[in-house]
Amino acid sequence: MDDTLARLTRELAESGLRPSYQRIKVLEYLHEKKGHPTVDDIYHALAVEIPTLSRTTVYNTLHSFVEAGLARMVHIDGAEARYDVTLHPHGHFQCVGCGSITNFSINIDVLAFEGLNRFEVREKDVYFRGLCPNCIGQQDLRRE
Amino acid sequence: MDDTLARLTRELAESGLRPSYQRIKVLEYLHEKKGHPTVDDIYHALAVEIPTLSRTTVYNTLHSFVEAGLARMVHIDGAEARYDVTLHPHGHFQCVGCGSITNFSINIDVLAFEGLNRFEVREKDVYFRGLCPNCIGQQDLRRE
DNA sequence: TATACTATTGTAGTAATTCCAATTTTGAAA
DNA sequence: TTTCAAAATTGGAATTACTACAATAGTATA
Repeated sequence: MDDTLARLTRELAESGLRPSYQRIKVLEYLHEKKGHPTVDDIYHALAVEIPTLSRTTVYNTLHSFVEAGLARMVHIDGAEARYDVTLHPHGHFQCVGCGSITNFSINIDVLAFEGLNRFEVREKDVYFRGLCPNCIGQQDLRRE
Repeated sequence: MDDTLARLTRELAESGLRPSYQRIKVLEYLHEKKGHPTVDDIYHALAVEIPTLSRTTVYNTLHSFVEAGLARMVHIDGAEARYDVTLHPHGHFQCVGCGSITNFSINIDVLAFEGLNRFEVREKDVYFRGLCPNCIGQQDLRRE
């Protein structure tokens, strides 16, 4: 998978970021794990390969990614921030049972809104909350 | 305004919450300040009237309100949680310049979404980010 | 190779929130 | 009204995500 390395390196360079080993690994992890990893997820996963890795580096790296438009920060609850490299517009669903986050397809741009005259809207986020199929199943079992 | 007191007391009772002095005051504050106060805002405002007030009580109270459906928690950024008693559906806009939060009118329920088959959606939140008119003005001034 | 810039690291600090045990208040029963 | 158990409040300690900062290491260019 030298292919991947080349692609990630190019992705960083095109965003004006030096392709350091740490940045490549963080970006690779974000692309592989399509989930919505937290800083801790990333840190623990990469610390195996990069024993000297510092948490601060993960924070710094993710901040650069967000600033460069390579990733988005997801604040769906009051807990840790999560990071997402899926850049086409989509919504986030969080299960109140297990906490898992699922992307879904929604086109927020077609929706009319009022009360923001003379405001400049730059980003739009849609967050849903509820129960995932798995947790609905758990609930049904408990009821019997 | 004994009227108000009676109304707040009833509101709490109907939600199954004992109308303690602290709870009435917190609920009153949330209704008066239509903004999106933080725990600290509420604590400092009420500590004048209730010198013994504890921060923990404000936290506990707000949690009960959210659980009872009297208020909603707003996590528009990674900073402090904010609380909102405007219960009809609406979106939240946060200015990246000054941090202020503005409600706006949007009907998220008419919007189609895909990828959540067999999920049970209970809550929908819409968060926008950008610049408020005031901060757009500031920016123009700086440019001259 | 020298130099200047940039990235990484680790520690210490901050701030929001939760935990928990003691105290106070409340509502209902005697 | 008095009594008593349950619920609410309090304050201090603990937790945790995140930031600040200074020292070190790495990298590109002349």
